[in-house]
Amino acid sequence: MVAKTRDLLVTAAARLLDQGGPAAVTLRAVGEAAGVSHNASYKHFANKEELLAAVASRELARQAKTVAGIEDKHARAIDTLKDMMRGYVRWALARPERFRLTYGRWESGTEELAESAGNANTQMIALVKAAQSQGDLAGGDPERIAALMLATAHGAADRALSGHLSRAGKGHADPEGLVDDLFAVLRIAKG
Amino acid sequence: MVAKTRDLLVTAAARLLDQGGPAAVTLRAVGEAAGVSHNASYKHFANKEELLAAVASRELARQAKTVAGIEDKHARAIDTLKDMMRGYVRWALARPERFRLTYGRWESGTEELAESAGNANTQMIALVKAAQSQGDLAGGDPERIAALMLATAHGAADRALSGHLSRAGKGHADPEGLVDDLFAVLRIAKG
DNA sequence: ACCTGAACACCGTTCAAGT
DNA sequence: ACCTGAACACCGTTCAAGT
Repeated sequence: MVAKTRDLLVTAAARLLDQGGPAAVTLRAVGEAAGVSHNASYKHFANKEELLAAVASRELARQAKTVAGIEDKHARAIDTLKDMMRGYVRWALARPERFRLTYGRWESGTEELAESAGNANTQMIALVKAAQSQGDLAGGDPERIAALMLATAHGAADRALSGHLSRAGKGHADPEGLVDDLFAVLRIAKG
Repeated sequence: MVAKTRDLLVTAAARLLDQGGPAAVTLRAVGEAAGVSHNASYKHFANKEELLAAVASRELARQAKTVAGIEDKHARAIDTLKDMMRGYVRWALARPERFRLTYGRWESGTEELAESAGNANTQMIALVKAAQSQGDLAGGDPERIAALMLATAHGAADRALSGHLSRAGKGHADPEGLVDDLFAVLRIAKG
């Protein structure tokens, strides 16, 4: 009896989201997929948005766990950073609906999301500082450099997902390649 | 009698979107705001999404007109590019709902959007080439450099709009500043 | 060619009731 | 404490009918 109803609801919502986009995530469909009635969600969440916030929170928690494994793989902080940003892009392209949900519109239930995002940001800044002291990155405000990396990775992924933008050459400006380009420039810029 | 029903509907939809987000844009509300019945939209658009596509198309057309004015202001292409990217960010922050609509989910009615985006992309690439030949930008695939600029501007704006990301220092990593940072690095990287 | 009122199936949410 | 069936207001879409 490990799977409680609350978890079943979150899992069902995530699955429906992946398969059919936000339009497919109705409380009735979620209830049916979880084997409960169409309004059982209200015993666990204040409303639909809070159920979706739980889906996003779980996703960010998994992301954090994945990232934790990356840090041990590399000797130099710059390589960890690059790997993290590539992972960010790969995640967005592999799970577009969860990516868009996570960074979408939130009216409430955001505390947990904000905390996860804050932790990730703190970690990024520490890595930038380390890369700077290891001589792989130019000086300058570590928070701004971290934000620049995240902005590029996020924007590259989001623009790639908006198919109507990049009809041109495909492999020509793929999102992971753009992350590589940014890092190449940042390395050169160090001296 | 210049204002036809079709234009009234698009205008009403844009206004409702700005004021109350996507949830406020119901065909009934649009009809009422335009002074027609709740289903008059179906005489001008196949469905709700095509009405929204018309809103997005109009927005991109206005963007293109704004950009056209920028090009004459600067002697050097690099300054035009920077101004364009700053304008992109400012537009996203000033009209977040239209920005998110434009780069959101589209199932159909995308041809016009794709064309506008394609034109903008072509123009960007030409400017990158010009900046390179003027000695303000390093060599390398102009399409990739243009895509890097757009990705950074887009990501900086989108992450700023997701309020739950940047609880930390505010002016510390503002989106326009990140665009400046990218251009600073790209200038340095040329040598 | 453009518009309307009525109707349909569907959705989020509430509520009284059950265990 | 958790769940259900019925009901409410609302939504996108369709349709027959009007000019």
